[in-house]
Amino acid sequence: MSSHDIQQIEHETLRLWEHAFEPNPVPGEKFYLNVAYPYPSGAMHVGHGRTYIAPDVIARFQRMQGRTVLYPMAFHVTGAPVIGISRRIARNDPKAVALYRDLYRVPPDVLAQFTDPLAIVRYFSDEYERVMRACGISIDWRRRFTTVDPPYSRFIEWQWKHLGDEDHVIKGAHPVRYCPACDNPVGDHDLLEGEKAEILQFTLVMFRYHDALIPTATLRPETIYGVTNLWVNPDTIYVRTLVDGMPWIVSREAARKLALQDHTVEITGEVAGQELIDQVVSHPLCGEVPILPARFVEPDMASGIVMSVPAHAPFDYIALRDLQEEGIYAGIAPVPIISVPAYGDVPAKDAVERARIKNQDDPRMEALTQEVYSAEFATGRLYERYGGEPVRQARDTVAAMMTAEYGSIPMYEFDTRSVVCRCGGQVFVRILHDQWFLQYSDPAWKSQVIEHLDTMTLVPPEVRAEFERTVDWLKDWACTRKVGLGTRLPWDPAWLIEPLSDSTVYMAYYTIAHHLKRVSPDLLTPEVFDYIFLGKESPSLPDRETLDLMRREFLFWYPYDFRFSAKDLISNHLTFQLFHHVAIFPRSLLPRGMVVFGMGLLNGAKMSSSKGNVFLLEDAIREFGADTVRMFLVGSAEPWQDFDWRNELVASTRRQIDRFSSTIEELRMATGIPGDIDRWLASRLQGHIERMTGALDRFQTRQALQEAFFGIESDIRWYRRRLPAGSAGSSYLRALSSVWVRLLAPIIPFTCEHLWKSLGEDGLVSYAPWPVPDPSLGDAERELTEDLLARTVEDIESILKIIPLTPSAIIIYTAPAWKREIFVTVAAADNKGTVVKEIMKDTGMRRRGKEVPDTVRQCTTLIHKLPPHIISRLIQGMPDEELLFLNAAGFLEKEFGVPVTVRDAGESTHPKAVLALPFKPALVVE
RNA sequence: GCGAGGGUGUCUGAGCCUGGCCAAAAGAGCCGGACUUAAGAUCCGGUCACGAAGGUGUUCAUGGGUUCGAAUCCCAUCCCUCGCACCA
Repeated sequence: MSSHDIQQIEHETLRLWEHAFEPNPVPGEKFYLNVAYPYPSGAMHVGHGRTYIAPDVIARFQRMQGRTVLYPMAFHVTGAPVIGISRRIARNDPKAVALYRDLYRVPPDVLAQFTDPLAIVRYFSDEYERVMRACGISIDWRRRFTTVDPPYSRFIEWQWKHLGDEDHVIKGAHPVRYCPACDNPVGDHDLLEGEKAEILQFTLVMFRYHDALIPTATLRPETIYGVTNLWVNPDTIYVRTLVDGMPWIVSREAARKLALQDHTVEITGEVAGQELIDQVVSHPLCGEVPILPARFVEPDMASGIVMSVPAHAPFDYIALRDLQEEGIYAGIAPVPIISVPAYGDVPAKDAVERARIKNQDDPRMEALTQEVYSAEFATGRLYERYGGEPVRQARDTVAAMMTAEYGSIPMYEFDTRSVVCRCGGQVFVRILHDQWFLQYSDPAWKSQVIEHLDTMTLVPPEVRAEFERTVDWLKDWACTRKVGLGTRLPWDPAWLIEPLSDSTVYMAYYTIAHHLKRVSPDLLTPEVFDYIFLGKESPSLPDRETLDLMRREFLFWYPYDFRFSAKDLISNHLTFQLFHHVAIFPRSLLPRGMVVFGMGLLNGAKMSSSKGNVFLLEDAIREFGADTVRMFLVGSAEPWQDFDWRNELVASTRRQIDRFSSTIEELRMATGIPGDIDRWLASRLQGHIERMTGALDRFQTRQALQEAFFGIESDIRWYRRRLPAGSAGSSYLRALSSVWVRLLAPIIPFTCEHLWKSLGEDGLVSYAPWPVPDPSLGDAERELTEDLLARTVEDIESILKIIPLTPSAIIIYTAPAWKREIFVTVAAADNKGTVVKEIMKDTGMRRRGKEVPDTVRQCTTLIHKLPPHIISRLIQGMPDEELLFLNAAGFLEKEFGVPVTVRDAGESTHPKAVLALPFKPALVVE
């Protein structure tokens, strides 16, 4: 078929479908599936395509089975990304302009409007709808909305009122990555450098120095007992400050950081690191210790001053040793306080000496430090005189004690140096206040989710472990923001609800979205939604009739049956939505299942718009046709596997569809009288129907395609081979065509809609009844004998292939009756060891002597090689092989072009004839 | 580093749970043949090695182990993908 024909068919079909998939509640079964809605900030590529096409295949399959199917779509617009994009467009940022103008091909006049963030989402939402329609995705577009539409905001307010009323939202402080230049928290996407930086909580240990305090930052407060000295960098100028009114000495960088972490900081003077050297400081838990110089101390790390525990910190140990090798500070010795099984008394010394470290500049020091810390954390224990606790507990105990009694406070710092914002400025840790959190840490809430998760269908089943881990691992989630698009928090309108938190129960909103478009948003009070979703009465509800309509429609669709999403959302969105559902909806309305998708690759590399490695879905449709795109995307891998888009592979998919079309066109012309081989074809078809249906029930789109496309195709190939010369097949092929077109309709609906019409059928194939296997057409006996014939043909072919002579005749020797008896006995025997003895009890058998055990052995080998379903069938009764081959002699002669004779091996003296076994005749080629 | 999932022939990818149907489905690619003025499409055959009889040998990330028998079970190692939080 030419590209033009395909476009013509697609165009016509789309007109038929315009309003074909707009379901309303009707009696009977429903099926509600939905997909995580897209954030429309760019054009769709083929990776997005599969996310919506695979569910569409399921939607169409369910619809043909007679269910009322809802597949809705909306657009997620809340958050900050489009705001950033619009700014970059406004600034004429070359990268942004290139992406939108060249890759996404946004027309210049439209691009000019992109300085308005809403213009971006409007443009791409429309594009999404257009392209999704062009893919044949059977969405009910009446329900489309965006998450900044006023009715949706009313809905979110209702949702959050519940979350708030039920104490799932708490207020607190929260350390975040923060860019002072932008005056904003920064996420991973906003960073030039240090994406993986984690925020660590250090404990500041307050040492007294005359009338001032010197805070040292540590991750291991329990080592305070082993402190022998402090380290300062002699080349650094430290500052004297008033922190919350108290005089502190810290690095200049630290002063700046503390100011972002809830402290008032006033710099009052400077003090050179050199000046501090050899001064003495004190702490109640370790007494008086001196300050020593060390080059490894970084002023930009935490407070810029470090406490030294040479017995347990390799850095401290080696820095001290370096000094002592210069002959100074000889009086200071490591003070061990922790016992670690795999190390000596002084673990740091042990480790340094084992690794033969020369000095503190050795590059292996980082790794060594990690090693000692891990060992102590895992297996270390404080000495009895320091409490005797395991390190992992002592750490918290000591920190709490120092906080309560010795003025310690936390200080936050990154675990990696150099965290840089996209604006180029350095990023710091800042404590945000009055931040609202969803309390996912709540054990009661978690256990409700786990309990419900147990009842859900998860596809593929392997993801269950990951969901369970995620629920277990989730901590409180900062759910409000200052910037971006979104709905304001009802009880604290200074905050916006964060984008992952306003998209958790919108699947319920879809069920009434089209009705809400006719209602004034002002009427949508929490009471109204309480009535619609929870059936809760309250006085003075407006327009009761409309509310009842919506209540009925919601109850018709909910709970949803399946939610589809890529696997990267397991650890946030997919799990969040379970938390929110269990918090708000009664048990009977909780989600039933989820299907998790793999990722998309393009020519083996990850698809990424920013790297330009994308193939736009619309281009793919134009170049190959929508059905080809669909069939490739759902047929090259199962939905949960990653798939790789390669144009040359897609091109061959296109040929397969063409082949299917022309085969159907040929088949429907056949008018012959159905014969024996038609019974075989019909029987096989029932199996394909059953297996394809099963595959789609399990969301195995690839498996389904293999079964229905290639499975049926190869049957037809064999069928045609078996037809007498000149025959084009029987009128049964017409019935087969009807089944075949319907089976493939969910996957390649455009082609099938067209073929359905050319078969003369009425109505849309999209609503045609799904084929059901007809047991009366099943003929296992016929399939078995055909299988034997095909195996025999293969055997003959492989013989012909290796012998260099031109055959003049083929003789088939079928196994004699007594061998069939043995075969059945062996196949049915539970104990293969005693089977020979059993058989030899028969006097007739005994007379055959050595032939019998030989045959038993051959049969055993053969039985192992045959599929179990064949064996169990053969036990019930061996086919009449002689009759089979006699009937097929004409076919075999046509195939091989030589006379074929069939004989009973028992009546022949040919040396090969003794090889004959049941289901494996001896063959002689002359 | 931690958590989850994976590594199969030229490629995509079945099989692995429940060990003998496995030289390992199916598709793609490639090679050869038929058809055609030719190309494409289509059809037929081949595609680990060896073989003048339907077989034999070696293979399923690597190295061990269990078993009469391992792609499948156990242990170790290496490699890949996703997630690790305020971001859609």
